[in-house]
Amino acid sequence: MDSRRSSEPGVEGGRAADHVVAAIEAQIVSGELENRSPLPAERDLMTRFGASRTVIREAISKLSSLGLVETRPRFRPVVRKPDYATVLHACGNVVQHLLTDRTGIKNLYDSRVFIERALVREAAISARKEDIVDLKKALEDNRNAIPDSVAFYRTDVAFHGVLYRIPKNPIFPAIHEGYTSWLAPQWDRMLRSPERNEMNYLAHKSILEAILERDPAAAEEALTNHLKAAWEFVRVTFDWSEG
Amino acid sequence: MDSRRSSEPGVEGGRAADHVVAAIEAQIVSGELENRSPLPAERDLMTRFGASRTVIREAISKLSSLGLVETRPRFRPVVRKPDYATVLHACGNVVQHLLTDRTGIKNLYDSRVFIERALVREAAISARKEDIVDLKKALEDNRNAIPDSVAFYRTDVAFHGVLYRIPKNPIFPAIHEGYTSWLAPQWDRMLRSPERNEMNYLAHKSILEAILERDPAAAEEALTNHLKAAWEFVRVTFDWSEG
DNA sequence: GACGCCTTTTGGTCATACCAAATTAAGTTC
DNA sequence: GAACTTAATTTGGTATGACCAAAAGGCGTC
Repeated sequence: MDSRRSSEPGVEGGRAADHVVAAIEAQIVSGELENRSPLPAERDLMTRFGASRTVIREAISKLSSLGLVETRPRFRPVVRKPDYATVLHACGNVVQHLLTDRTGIKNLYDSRVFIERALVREAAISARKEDIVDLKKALEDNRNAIPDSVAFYRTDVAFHGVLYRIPKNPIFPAIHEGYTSWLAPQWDRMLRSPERNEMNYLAHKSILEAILERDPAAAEEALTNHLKAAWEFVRVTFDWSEG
Repeated sequence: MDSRRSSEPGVEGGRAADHVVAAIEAQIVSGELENRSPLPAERDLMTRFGASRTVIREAISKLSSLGLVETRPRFRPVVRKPDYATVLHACGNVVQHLLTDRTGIKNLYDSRVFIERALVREAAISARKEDIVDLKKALEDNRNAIPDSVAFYRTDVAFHGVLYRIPKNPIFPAIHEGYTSWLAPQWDRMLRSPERNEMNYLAHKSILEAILERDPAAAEEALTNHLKAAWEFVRVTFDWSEG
């Protein structure tokens, strides 16, 4: 194998690092490089692939942005088999640039409302016994945390999280993770109070009740009102004109 | 400015490239570096930031993975103000690793069904005159393309695309873009025929009819049947047992 | 103004070197 | 022998300088 760009015309555009990336990628998916284990040393990899350190480092950088390895400043990169959380995490860095203005935030929030409306419909139609148990449990935690705003926020997120788990599709919890982490910076600046907590608790309660009654339309409406009110609160807090 | 890692303890973890990334990032969002214009030459940036080429290149690599610049093998990086498409594109690289088995594909497809069910409901409830016009136009294109499978595929995607545009939220078209590009590899291996095209056309037609009648439930059902049938076709083609 | 040719610039890669932090080995203490 | 300290070594982060081939720019020709 020649380490330089291949002389074959047409094929191979001119990125030696890609070869290394592909090779390591393959070793990761094949399990040859175990999950959570450290990558070989850079100087090791150079001899293995017959490439310069420049190329090896670039490859590692790419693997990192692909979410296949986790790199900390002065530590060995750690193999990370990608999951849905990885995807959302990768998105997060880019998403941040779209949330600089209220429009971006509103769009993201609206999409969340859209998804959750569908989720509660789904819940009302096809929630299983275990799902109902989880929802009741989450609502109970919610109620108990009303006096403690920090704890309440956690249980609030958890309650919505249950909704995302009902379809038994790992993509949805990941989306929920995305929403909460991306919108967290905004939420952190909000005022919180036991009064508001109770209001949100009651909203959750009415959502659950509609689900228990197997009434999709009522559940959707309750959810919509809940999130509309939450947005209104955000809007007023930040003194945004409209939207 | 010292180009080496700062001696201040605590702050600054040890990444010179990050400083450069942040600076260029700021110049991009501020518009100082215009969209679609090329980045300064690497040797230029070295003098500007007092950093070595190693660092500059690493910074550019990071900017690329952040979607703020587009890099082609031997060309100057081009400034790219991030939009929703950028986000999905960034996700794409990671997503691919999750589609290696049928489970991953099924999860993604199911999430698409979930979203589109909600979209057609939305369409049935609140589609505007222009949306209706677009849908009719898309369906018409669809019909005309029945004999030509390649063209039909394009119009098929376009028809669904109209649904994603109805909420007037730029996030949804981006999601659609994601679905089509990520699932394209699977779709490309499917057999196509005027018969199947016509079947899909009729499915689209019944969806639109339900929307025209402002019947969310019927629209959702038509969409569900359409996508269920499509999946069934995929399943049989690849000879997958169940799911 | 369009096309072909030549020079310069510039991105991709390699080699080497240095430092400081991380890891490991060795030695010491309890 | 386990736990802790310390010295030796490995290893990631960065800098420099060099080379090549492909792009970009300049230039004269038609």
